[in-house]
Amino acid sequence: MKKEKEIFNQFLSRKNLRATPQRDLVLDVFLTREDHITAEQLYDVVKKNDPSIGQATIYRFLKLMLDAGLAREVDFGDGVMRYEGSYNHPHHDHLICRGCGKTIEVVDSVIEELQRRVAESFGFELTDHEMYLYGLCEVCRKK
Amino acid sequence: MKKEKEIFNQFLSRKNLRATPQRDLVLDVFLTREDHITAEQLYDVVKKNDPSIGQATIYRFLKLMLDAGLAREVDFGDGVMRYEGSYNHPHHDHLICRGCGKTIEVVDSVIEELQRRVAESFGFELTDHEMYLYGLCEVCRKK
DNA sequence: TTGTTAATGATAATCATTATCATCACATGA
DNA sequence: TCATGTGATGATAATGATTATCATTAACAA
Ligand SMILES: [Mn+2]
Ligand SMILES: [Mn+2]
Ligand SMILES: [Zn+2]
Ligand SMILES: [Zn+2]
Repeated sequence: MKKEKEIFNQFLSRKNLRATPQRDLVLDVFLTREDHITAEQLYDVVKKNDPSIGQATIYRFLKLMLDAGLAREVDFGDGVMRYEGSYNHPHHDHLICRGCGKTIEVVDSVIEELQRRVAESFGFELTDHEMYLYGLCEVCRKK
Repeated sequence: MKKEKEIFNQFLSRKNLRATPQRDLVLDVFLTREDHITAEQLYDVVKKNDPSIGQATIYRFLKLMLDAGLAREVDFGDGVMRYEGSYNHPHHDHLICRGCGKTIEVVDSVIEELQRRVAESFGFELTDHEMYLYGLCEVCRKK
């Protein structure tokens, strides 16, 4: 919590950008959320604390967070981008239930290594990847 | 080529839909394309043969192809959906160059098996997955 | 305090995709 | 043949997320 704010403010000053109460507030709200949040959802929560905030500010904030390396985008394929904090939250992939939408964060070091090898076998140097596993959770399977 | 048309027309009659010259034409064009094509690109090519065709027909056609199991969607994350034929073209994943956009179709049976296991370890039954490997190809690396 | 310049919020614009709707075409049956 | 029901088409409007624009406000360094 404290560390992210520090990093964000360092990022701002390094880029000659300014600390503003709006950015402070949005960051606070973002940090309380642990899940994968959309800009709209973030906007709705922030508005409760400051009804005068514009949603453009939310979108701009999220871009900054990506740039600062404090957030990453998650695309579940439903046409809306989601965001998750990346500080103290290393790379992982997602397992999503087609029934109820529940998501689980997963990581498999063997898969990660094989991905690198597959890429190399085609002369590629792997920079990143996206992997989404879709299925039915235990609950949804009982129907 | 011949088989896909047969399957598509069977699909149409089974669903009480009609065979039309537009659908014939669009299917012909789609089948000549081997890559991952966008609706817009497909529309542009089809227009050369029939300038009177509407792009809504293209979108509607692609939906039918998905429904018929003759095509699948590919999402490279650039905001545009792409389509590839799925007849005689089994599941695979994609390796994409961040430099030039070149795509390579890859499949690794060990990864596929591990994906299933990861899902199972969380009580999920895996139905499908998406995996996109991003990197730099040999050519783009030399810069 | 002031001057420079970034930030904000309202709003318009984008862009891919969908929905709407009047018209057309095709199959079927009187 | 003709009427008719219904799916298909193409033009166009609508949608929805995201981005751009712009006049105004506010940080912050000198
Ligand atoms: Mn996550
Ligand atoms: Mn492919
Ligand atoms: Zn579920
Ligand atoms: Zn390349």
